[in-house]
Amino acid sequence: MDGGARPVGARERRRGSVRIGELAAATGVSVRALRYYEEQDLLVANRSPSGQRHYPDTAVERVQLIQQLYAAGLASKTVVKVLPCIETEEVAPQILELLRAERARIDEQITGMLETRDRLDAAITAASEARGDGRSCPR
Amino acid sequence: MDGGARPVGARERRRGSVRIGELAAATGVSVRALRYYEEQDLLVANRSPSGQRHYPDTAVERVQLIQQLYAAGLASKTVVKVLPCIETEEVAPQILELLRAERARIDEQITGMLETRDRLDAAITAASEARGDGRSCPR
DNA sequence: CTAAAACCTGACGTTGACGTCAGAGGCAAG
DNA sequence: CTTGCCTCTGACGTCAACGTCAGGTTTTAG
Repeated sequence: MDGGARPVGARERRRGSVRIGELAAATGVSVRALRYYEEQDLLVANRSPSGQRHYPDTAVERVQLIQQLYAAGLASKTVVKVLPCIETEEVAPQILELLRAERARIDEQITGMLETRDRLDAAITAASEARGDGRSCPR
Repeated sequence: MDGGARPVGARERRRGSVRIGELAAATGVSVRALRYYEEQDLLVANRSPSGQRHYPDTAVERVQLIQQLYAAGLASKTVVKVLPCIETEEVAPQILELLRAERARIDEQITGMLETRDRLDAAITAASEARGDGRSCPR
């Protein structure tokens, strides 16, 4: 891991001066991941004269959005394209098609996962009943 | 690719004698994937004296189930454990916990994807309206 | 019988999203 | 000024689920 407790000093947080470690702690993603996002042009940082990254406060939301899109199965190349659209709500026409395609893909995936969940439920229920293991009174 | 058209001859299919190429064609997965499943102990095959794999007809369903579980984000090590339970509906107690854990994970993932879908919808709707591009009359 | 198609076993290559390590600065506290 | 944590840039490692290629055997169509 990279961040545990954060003895950040006292009167930090000058608005727009979040360093990479703090951002990592705030979002729950690793420092490495944040640098990776920058490589992928998903996240930009202001650089101090010495080269250190400083993020605006909005970066927290942005990182969380990136995670959400990743979790939905979008590739980083896709995320790069759709990110600005989602944040600004201004969508270029070519991107619109991409959005629709991804939406459709997500929808299919949800459908599949609902089916899978039901199959797992069936097995779980069968097992519970076979064991007289009613799930509402485990005690 | 491995299978395109399948000039399989005429009086094949002696019940329980499906070869790997046919199974691939029937399930839509690649021959390589089927061999991989065997490596992972997800799929067993009878071997002819010369070493060729012959699958029972039930293999089709099994492969589809494997795919479904993969699509839901289960790892192959997990699939190995839960597969027999789902097929036979007989669940060992340790596996039961695993099933519940995976079910919960899937549930969370579905929730997340629903949120993501809504965000995409918002962007899509905003874009469509901005362009006067009602989705019901594209012409 | 012969040629084509399908199958076999290794074994190395691929892709994405990071993990991890090395070596070299930077920055607030005592 | 020194100590100790944080940060920097490479750059190689990882893991899963296959893809792909090589070299050889088997089955099938004609």
